Amino acid sequence: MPTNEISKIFENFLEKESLFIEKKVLQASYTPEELIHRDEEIKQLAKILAPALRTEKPSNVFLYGKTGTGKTVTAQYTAAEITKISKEKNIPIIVVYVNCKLSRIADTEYRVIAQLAREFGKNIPPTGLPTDEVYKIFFQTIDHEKQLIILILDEIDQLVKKVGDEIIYNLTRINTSLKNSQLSIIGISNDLVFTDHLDPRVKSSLSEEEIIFPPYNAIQLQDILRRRAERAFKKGVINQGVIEKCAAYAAREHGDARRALELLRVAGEVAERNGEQQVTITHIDAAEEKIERDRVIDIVKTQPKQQQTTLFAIFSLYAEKKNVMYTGDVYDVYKTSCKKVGLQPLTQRRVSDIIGELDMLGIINAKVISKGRFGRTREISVAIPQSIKPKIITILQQSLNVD
DNA sequence: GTCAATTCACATGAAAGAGACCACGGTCTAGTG
DNA sequence: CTAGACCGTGGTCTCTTTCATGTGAATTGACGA
Repeated sequence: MPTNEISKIFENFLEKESLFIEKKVLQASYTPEELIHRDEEIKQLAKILAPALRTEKPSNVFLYGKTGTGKTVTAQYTAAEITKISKEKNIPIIVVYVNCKLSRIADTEYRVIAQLAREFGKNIPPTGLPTDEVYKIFFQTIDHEKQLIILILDEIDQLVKKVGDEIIYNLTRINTSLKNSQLSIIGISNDLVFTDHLDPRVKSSLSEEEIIFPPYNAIQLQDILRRRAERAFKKGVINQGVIEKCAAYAAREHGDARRALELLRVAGEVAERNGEQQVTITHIDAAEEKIERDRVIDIVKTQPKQQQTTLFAIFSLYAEKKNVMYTGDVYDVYKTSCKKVGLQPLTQRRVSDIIGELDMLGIINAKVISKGRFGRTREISVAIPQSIKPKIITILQQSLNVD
């Protein structure tokens, strides 16, 4: 591409007026200074945490609710308020927030504890130390002076699913061995039945109090979107009905506010890229498709070779007009694909797990069914929209070097 | 026709191994005064 | 004499294999009406 053409693109971009004032308001990481439609939950949580201000240990709390129902924001918001007051009154309260899922920072017992210790300024190597050594360091650090620690464990269900409930058990029991400080836990989970799999002892000590976050309804979502859109977009950019449609889309998916905001942001970006002055309803449809496409492509690209090969096998079978297939079929094709790719085939046991993982990622649907006399297996079908399939297949072929 | 036993084709669990990474402490080596 | 290179040990982490056990309903076959 000639240079002047590129510079033309940039120039054009600069000439076009941005539709946004402050795009970050719509981003997932943004914490608004004022929360709406979560008053009740904030009040509850505040009541539970209030004893901390008298340096009494607050109960451990458990926050439940589906994704995008404001659990994290509520916890962070309330925690911020309490630290503000504690600072004013000089009460030693420390709030630590750990997300157990985000980018593998803290998804093992060792890493969580190490992460916690790091929050208190200790330098813990990423590996190499025995786990109990890290525990010890953490213990000593927090017990160093008299203080009250509120530990927010976000996506705690992910953590427990991966490494078991031992950490939680250890953390809830930590108070008995601490002399100076005390530790309270706020657990956040979007899995509603998560505690059922928990050790009863852990369960009772962790969820001394529970707050359930109901999904937002369409009206509430509209309020939230409007509030944010006012700050994010320039005046008059948002067309009539756009907010409503965004809210309706998200409400359909269990009232996920995060998704609603993302939809609105991407719709804005799409409009901007097309050089249009207004965000209209059609942009939302485009945004929805783009989000889905980006998500799937990103997942497929970042999968390891084995997973990709498995996926490739599934798509190959699908191309043979088999809309549903079973684990055995996939494994057979997978083995021949491995030969083509030059990969050591894994055992069926492992491939079975991989199929389960791909199902979790939402690329395929895999349902365990029993075919009676003919055994039990997974019924597998492809779960991505027709429009992206060719693209995915090319990505797989490129990545695996086959045709 | 009814009902329990059988049977299939995997699912699901648990344990353990391989190989990568890392910290720590001890030993060796080369450079310095 | 000392800083840095180099080892061995012991630890974690991820991915995988091996072995074992579980499972839901179509099928089978005995049984009785």
